[in-house]
Amino acid sequence: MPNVFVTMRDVALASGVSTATVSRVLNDDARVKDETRVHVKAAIDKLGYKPNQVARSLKTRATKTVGVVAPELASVFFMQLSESMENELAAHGYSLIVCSSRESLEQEKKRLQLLAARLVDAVVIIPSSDRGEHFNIARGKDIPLVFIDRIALGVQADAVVSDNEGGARSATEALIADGYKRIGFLGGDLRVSIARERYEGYRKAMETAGLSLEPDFVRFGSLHIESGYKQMAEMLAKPDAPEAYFIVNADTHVGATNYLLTEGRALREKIVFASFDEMEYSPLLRFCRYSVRQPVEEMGRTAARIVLDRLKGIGGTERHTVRLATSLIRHGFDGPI
Amino acid sequence: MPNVFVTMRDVALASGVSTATVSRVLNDDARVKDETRVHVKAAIDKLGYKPNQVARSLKTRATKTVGVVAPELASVFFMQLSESMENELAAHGYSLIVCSSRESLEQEKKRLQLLAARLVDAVVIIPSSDRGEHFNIARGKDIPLVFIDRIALGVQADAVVSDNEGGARSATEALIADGYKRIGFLGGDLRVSIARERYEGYRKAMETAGLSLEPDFVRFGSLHIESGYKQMAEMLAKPDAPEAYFIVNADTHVGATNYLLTEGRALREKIVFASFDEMEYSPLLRFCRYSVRQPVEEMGRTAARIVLDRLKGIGGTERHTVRLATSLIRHGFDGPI
DNA sequence: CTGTTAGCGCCTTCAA
DNA sequence: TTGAAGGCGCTAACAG
Repeated sequence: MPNVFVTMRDVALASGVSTATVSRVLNDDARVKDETRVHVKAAIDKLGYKPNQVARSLKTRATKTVGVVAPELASVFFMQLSESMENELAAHGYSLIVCSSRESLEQEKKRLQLLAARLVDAVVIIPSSDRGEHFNIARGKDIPLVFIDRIALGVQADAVVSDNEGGARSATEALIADGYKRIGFLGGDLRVSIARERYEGYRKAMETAGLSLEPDFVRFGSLHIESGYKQMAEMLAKPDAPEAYFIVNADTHVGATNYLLTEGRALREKIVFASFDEMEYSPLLRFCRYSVRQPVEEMGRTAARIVLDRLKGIGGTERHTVRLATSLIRHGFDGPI
Repeated sequence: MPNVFVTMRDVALASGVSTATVSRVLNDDARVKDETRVHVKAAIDKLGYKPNQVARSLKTRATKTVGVVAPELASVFFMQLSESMENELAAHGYSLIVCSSRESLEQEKKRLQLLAARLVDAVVIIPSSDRGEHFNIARGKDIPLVFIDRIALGVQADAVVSDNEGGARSATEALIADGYKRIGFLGGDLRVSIARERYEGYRKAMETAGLSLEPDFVRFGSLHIESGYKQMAEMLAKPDAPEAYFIVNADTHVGATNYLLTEGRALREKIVFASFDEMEYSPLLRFCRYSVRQPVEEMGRTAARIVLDRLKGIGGTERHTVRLATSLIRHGFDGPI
């Protein structure tokens, strides 16, 4: 087990060299005689010495940490992202500091300041809204900033997002191809980029097919479970509600399904959903005929790589937005289950 | 926006005092004249100074960070824990460094060393197995260690877990009360504490009711989706499989459900599940009659508080295991849906 | 009440 | 190829 109290000085003493040499060995400096290198390494092993990252950071101004901020940690999507980023970054010695902004601009600001004070080397963020001016974290030091999933305005940054519009469009088109002409929309706050883009995809699919949007059956909520429940309830309270619906995300989908299984029973027989977000449980949800899979793992990996590149100075001064393709999954075991 | 390049020295210069005084103001040291305090604070604001956490940590040996290690980040349960810990800890200025052990003892060890090198103030961990000797992180410095969800052996530590046995027992009893006499068991690796305890609960409920365990229908897998699928498949391949099953966790539940909806159709008509883990989507799963809810939010909060207490030196030398009660949820809208 | 001084552990010129 | 010395930004005695 490493002993945090063993210092470079101890290693130097034990191997009869100076701390400078130990430091060189640690950092693979070429100009160290092989023989001394061996000695020093032996001492390091013997003492169980581990370099103190904090001291090193103070000197090098690099902490080998990446700050990650999300509106909510407790979301499947976010955690898959974290997992894949951690995979990629840990391999290069980076750690992840995760923060929740609780969907609040104020908290988001606070967290960013905290991360700045901790001298994180980079920040990856799912912005809580499309406001982004406060992401200019620190004057004087500009660390790489990468948006993931959602994009905010008012700041230069790289971004990794799904083809939200395309995904929503193809899901809607699939419903149309199945013969549905009236398709409702359970949506999210249009100030959030994903909600806006998915709405666009739905709208364009309908328009292209010559179908009209019915204001009563196009709604915008908050991307949460309760919102899905509420939107579904409100739609079905109207006479002559559509049978097919496009749903903006997984939580809304769960909420809507829940409404149908509890309150909306009488109406549910012919209902069909096409929803964004393919979850492990999506195929098990009763009304789910299509779901749009985002390449979550790839998104995380890509963001991590952009971070690593930027930290190596690769990528130039321009910012890039990587938009990854989604795929449409068709479910259905044996008709209504 | 804070500027990381503004240092204490700049503030001292600007307000005509020494850095020591600035430091005192920052740390709310009582013995500073009100007048100077005001001056210094003004300078701090004016310059947008933010203390450099790294430098501070080097001096104080406290990083205000807590390391969190889990076998897998991408799990609903873990992310709920993280959210609730972050809530509690961030309020006290602590940040979370999250690491994935990828269910590997080797990786777990590596991560712990990394965290030790980063001088985290405490570690909260979901151990990947019941092996825990390697948790004696660093000789010389023993930082608080808290197990959460699962407990490992071979090391002194506080722990926060659910009443796994009680939860499993009451779920099984509910099935028994519903009239089922033959109840199958879809389980996990018994080397993992939760799997072991839940099996105990099931076993005791059966035993107490005078019902016998049927070896063919008591299985142990890996707590993952594929494992649930496989276990269900294997059971239903036997003649005369039971109608009721206790399931060890959410993923296994999803896997088992998935099997029934795809391959096991012919057999599924009368199947009923009682499963550990109440998820947002649990009520939507077709065979789920009971689920056991863990107080996840409270678990996270409790772990965070233990950490905070330990860091304040509260709690004495004894280690405590907090075991929180679960609750049984009954689902069912209108019979088989 | 405030300033001076001396490190925390490491890296990095500059000399040798 | 190696060592000595200084300093990253902050805190904590110890004086005054």
